[in-house]
Amino acid sequence: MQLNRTAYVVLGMIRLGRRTGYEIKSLVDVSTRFFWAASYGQIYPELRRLEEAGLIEGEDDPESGRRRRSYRLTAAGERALHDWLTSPEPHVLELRDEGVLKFFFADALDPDEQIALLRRMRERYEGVSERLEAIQPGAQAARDARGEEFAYFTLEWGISHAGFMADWCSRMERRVAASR
Amino acid sequence: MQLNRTAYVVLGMIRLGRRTGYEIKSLVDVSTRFFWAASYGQIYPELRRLEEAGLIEGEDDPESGRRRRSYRLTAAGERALHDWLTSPEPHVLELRDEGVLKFFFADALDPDEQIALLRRMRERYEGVSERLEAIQPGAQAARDARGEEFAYFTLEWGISHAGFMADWCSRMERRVAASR
DNA sequence: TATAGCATGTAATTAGTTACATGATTAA
DNA sequence: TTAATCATGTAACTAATTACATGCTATA
Repeated sequence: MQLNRTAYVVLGMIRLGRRTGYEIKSLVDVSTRFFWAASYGQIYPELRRLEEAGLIEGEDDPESGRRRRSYRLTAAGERALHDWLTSPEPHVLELRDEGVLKFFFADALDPDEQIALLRRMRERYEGVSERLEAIQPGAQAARDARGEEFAYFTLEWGISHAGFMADWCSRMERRVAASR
Repeated sequence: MQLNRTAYVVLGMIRLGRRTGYEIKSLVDVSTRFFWAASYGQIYPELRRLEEAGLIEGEDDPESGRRRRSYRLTAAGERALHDWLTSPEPHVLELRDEGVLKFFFADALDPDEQIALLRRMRERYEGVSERLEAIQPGAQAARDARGEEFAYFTLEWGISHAGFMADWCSRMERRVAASR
């Protein structure tokens, strides 16, 4: 059975505990979104496909009257997730960074414009860093309460990665300014 | 006129000199590919659209008998490229890194599997680094000959970025191994 | 009572890849 | 002569986003 990557995001999120589509989307938006985004338009159809394939099992839990369907992993789903995590297949690795793309073509700009571009790139990454730092307390709590260590390590990675990019922009701003 | 990002890749490549679709694809594959990929299936239709929009102008140059059509920027094309490069619109910034995604869910793995995952991630980035270093001599020549300074800076960025990722994997491998 | 949030979903669109077809030229 | 490279292109498909529709519940 061929699964796309987003299917594994869904399986992974459900593995952490019974989840609704809405909850999966909320979790994605404060975690994997920074290295693997997913929208409602993918998640809900994916939940149906995964249930048909027997990898997850849904249950309607009214909870109060509001319509709500939450899912848990089946043994087959657990296996599929583990197989993917340990699979030796080369990892998908795609970066689409419009800032770097513009920078690549920045010979067409004059020095002031080049510096302005770098400043915008830097501010972009500083913004990412801030949003990640805002998430940190919650992630720390999840780590301590439910032992989600690697999710926390990944957040650390995100912060240092955004920091690396912002620093690189700073250094380049100074370099361009110096040679102006 | 709404242009997609790949249109700007095409415009930017043509700005560096008269180019065929084939040449654009070859250039993309050794440069922007690492932060903005593009396939034939995008490039050829895009060339036609850009010509219809009057941003580029194609000319058949038989050169020998082989069918061949090369393009140059029009004044409008030059302007469109410059407007995009200086536009204050927020940059598209998307990362899809299956290694980091797996790492995020790696609480489901045992320590040996976690370390194996990190090793695969590291080797992936080391491979990127090697490919970029192989490109360096050519990029250096282009910088010296045609003053493509920012293209060269971008290559430097790529190498240090891949280095950052590989180093992060190394550190994490040691950290996981230590706590095993 | 109104607004924010919970919750599910889809239709239309855009973006992008893959795989193929075609044929010429150049170098081994 | 054969394989690699130059060169153009498209059809089919997969992936993903955007924008919308629907309706409930809790809180200010």
